[in-house]
Amino acid sequence: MSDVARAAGVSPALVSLAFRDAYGVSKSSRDHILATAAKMGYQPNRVASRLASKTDDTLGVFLLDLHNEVFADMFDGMREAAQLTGRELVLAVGSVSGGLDRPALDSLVRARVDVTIAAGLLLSDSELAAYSGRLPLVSVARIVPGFDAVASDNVLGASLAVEHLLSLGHRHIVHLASPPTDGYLGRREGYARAMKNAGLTPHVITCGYSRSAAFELVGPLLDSADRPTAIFTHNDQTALGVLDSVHSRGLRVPKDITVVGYDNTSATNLPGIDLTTIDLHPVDLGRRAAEIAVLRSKDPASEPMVEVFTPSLVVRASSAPPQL
Amino acid sequence: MSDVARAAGVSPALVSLAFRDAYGVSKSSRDHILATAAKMGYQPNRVASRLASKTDDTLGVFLLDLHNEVFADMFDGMREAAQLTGRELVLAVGSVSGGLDRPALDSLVRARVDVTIAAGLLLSDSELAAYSGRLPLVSVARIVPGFDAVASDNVLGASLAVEHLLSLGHRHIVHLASPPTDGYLGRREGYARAMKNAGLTPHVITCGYSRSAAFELVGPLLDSADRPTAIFTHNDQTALGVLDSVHSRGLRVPKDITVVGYDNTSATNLPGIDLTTIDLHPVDLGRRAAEIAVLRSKDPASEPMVEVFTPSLVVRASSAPPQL
DNA sequence: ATGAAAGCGCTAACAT
DNA sequence: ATGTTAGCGCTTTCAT
Repeated sequence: MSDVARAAGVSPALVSLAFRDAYGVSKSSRDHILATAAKMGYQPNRVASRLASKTDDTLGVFLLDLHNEVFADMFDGMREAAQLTGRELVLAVGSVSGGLDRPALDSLVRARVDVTIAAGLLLSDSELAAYSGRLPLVSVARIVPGFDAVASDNVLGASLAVEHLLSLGHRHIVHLASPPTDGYLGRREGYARAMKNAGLTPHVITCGYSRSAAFELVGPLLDSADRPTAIFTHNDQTALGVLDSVHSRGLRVPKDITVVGYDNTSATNLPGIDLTTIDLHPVDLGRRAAEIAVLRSKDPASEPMVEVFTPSLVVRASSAPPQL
Repeated sequence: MSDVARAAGVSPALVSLAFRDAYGVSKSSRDHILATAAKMGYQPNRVASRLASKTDDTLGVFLLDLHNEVFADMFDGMREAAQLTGRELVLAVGSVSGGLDRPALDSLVRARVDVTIAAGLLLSDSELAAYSGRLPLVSVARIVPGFDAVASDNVLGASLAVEHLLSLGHRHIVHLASPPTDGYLGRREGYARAMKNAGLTPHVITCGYSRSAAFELVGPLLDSADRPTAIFTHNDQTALGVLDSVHSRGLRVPKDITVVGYDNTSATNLPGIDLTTIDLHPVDLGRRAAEIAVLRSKDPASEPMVEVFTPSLVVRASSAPPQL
């Protein structure tokens, strides 16, 4: 920066001001400074600038899993909103196998982002509480006590799915639920509630997040004497794993069994897949989370904001009345 | 840090040394320092540490597109290698619509990463040359003159695909090629070469990177009188778009037309999709790129290293002999 | 509108 | 093995 200042014949401080087009720099000198800087190929050192300035324009982002497109959708929304307010995004990536939340979050703490938007946190509420104060969090698609959140009504989403199946005439509906992590119990609960309302007994099987986990887990269920007529899974990945398992047995969807997923990722509308699923509007969630993150960075002390979005049912060919 | 030093009754410098477990800190005092730091919930400020230290342990990563799983695979490899050497990764994400390469790369320059691993760069060779000196680059899946690269033999990969189709008896094979960007001409060339070797006339159509782009573009081709018997696309996304288009016309794969993709992303082995494709071993590419990035950071001046991996053909049900 | 000087929280010699 | 002292490249009062 001082090189630029020297070349432009001004003080370093003025170069700094010019680059942030702060109030109080004459247009002529600003143009001159920017021109010489461009000529020299100068890019300001963000590391130094972030150290020197109290106010920080960097938002942290945690994404659980790059292999699940729903996180890419959320990221698109975050980026859109961040761009509008000129914020930079610093990314940290976790893993569905777990164990990476803490390292990822810690790396964001060390990077001194002033607030981070987290999608797909796997830590428990109490483990997360330890970050309170040190790392303002805006949780996406999960409510975490004490933090901001932009969530989706999972109880409703699951009810939508189950009611769709009931209306089709299904009675024996199994739910492949996510691991019972804090904040991810809504789909499980919505399923159970809708089943009970219909006078049916819930049948929940806990399953990991990956396609392969569902593939293996669901095999015995498909081979059993009283195979369910429908399976409702906690995400699309596991629904695809169910499809794998169904087809590997020579069975067909929806003729032999109905499958319903959750997330409306792009693989669900592939020809021949046509998976009925729930759309939680991930781009909107991400966008709103970034907006809230910006508000939070300006006002660290106010009460946590929690917004809940309404998911929608997307009916496709993978769901049909049970064969009698 | 000085708070921790005071609490532990030592100097700030010793705390610094303890945290980097540098040579020359007694075990007892290091344990004591780490313990008090943990008690206080202290995380070192990476921003300050990176400013103060000349040597940098941060690697930049550019990924073109979070919606294409091949980049997630590459990232897995990078992370694995980075972890082994204790490097932190700073991510910047581009977009298949283009125009985001430069902002993303510039953000990495401002973040002062000492070398960045870039997968899916869309800028031209000459535009990239402008970063020479300012941003050491390790290009993944593309060779960029003057920079390190871990590439895949695209000419071979495309030849593999075409020869597979020829051996099946196809003569009328259309190639949906990527935009003719520097560094991404290999698949196009491998296709053309294999066709000419077989005495056939290449038929190349340039197509964007997305599924929807292929869906729209390929419609007229499918409706035309001399519909090809096989379509070979430059990536899986566009192959899926072709499937969309084929099915929307009531045609079937491979009965009415054979489709072959490129990348072996996970959607290709979905039941009913079963796309024949080329695997470029993205995890290995990413891992090796990160290893080279580490070498480069230790030795900025040596000649660029270029390594080329060999792709493999994955045959599935989407390719079959043409119906006569 | 512009410049001078102090300092952000660390690391890196150099002492001891 | 541990402490002292300068910076790293910016931003930010405070002057002018």
